[in-house]
Amino acid sequence: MVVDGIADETGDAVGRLFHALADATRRDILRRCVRGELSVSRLAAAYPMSFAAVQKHVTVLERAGLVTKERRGREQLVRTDPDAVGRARQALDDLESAWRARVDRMSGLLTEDADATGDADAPAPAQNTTKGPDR
Amino acid sequence: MVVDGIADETGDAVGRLFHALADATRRDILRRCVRGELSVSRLAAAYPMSFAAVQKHVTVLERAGLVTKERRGREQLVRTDPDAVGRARQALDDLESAWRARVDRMSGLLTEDADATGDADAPAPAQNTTKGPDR
DNA sequence: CTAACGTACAACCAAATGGTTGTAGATGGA
DNA sequence: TCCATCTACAACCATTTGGTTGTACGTTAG
Repeated sequence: MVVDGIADETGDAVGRLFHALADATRRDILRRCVRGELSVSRLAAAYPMSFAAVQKHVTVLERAGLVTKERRGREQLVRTDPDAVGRARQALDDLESAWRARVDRMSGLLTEDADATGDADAPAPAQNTTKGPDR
Repeated sequence: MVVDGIADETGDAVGRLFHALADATRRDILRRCVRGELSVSRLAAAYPMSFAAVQKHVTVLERAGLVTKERRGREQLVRTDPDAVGRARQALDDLESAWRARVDRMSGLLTEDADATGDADAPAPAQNTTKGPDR
């Protein structure tokens, strides 16, 4: 088993990424910090919740690799990591490319191996060729 | 416009989307279904958990708009909605474009006022309305 | 008709989340 | 120096989440 991601949640970076993005407050923090680095207390002042709560949100974002913290004096500046967005997009690309591969098989009129019974299949989705029916 | 989720607080489609994608089992279900529609019981047989648990995962995916269910006899076929991946990508694009906008401002040497009422899905904009970062 | 299958849903439980308060350690300014 | 600020973290609480079992209902095969 252990198809691809399942099983080990400890190292599930993709899971942490999407989990962090699933909260509206955290997405807003990202947008604020993308406009310029802000201290945690500065951020906290912008939300109707305690400093500690915002601090936890920042920690979640940090563990997901979406932001980095940098000390400046007694403040801690938070700033988003632009590459992180790219990492999230990559995870989506994996899903989409799988879909595209299926469409290719269909349009190619190839045999449709709809096994999918047990796990352990994953016949190496060979490079999808051409034809990006990209919505 | 329609920067992000805005409007429906409870609805928060983007939140549901990312939340659904944050679970490894659900991402795996997506990958399986993207290769061809499967009945729920067929899916359930592939995971070391109960049928009901898988059924719940499918419900989460469905409410996030990532899959659709279609009846065929006594079975319920699950199939991924390719457009959903595009919707998730769009949400990421919003974040990235914000970052890009900032870079543009920097390179353009424009004044850096953090007005931008485009706060979108922030939860109850506290008291801090508009600029004037008091305190 | 009857039995087996596939689904739906309710009730329940343990663990994780999102929030609170409180306490304590550094740092900078008067 | 003393004090205000900013941060970190622990303890606690309410709600959600992910999982279980059990029951009920429609559909198809014998």
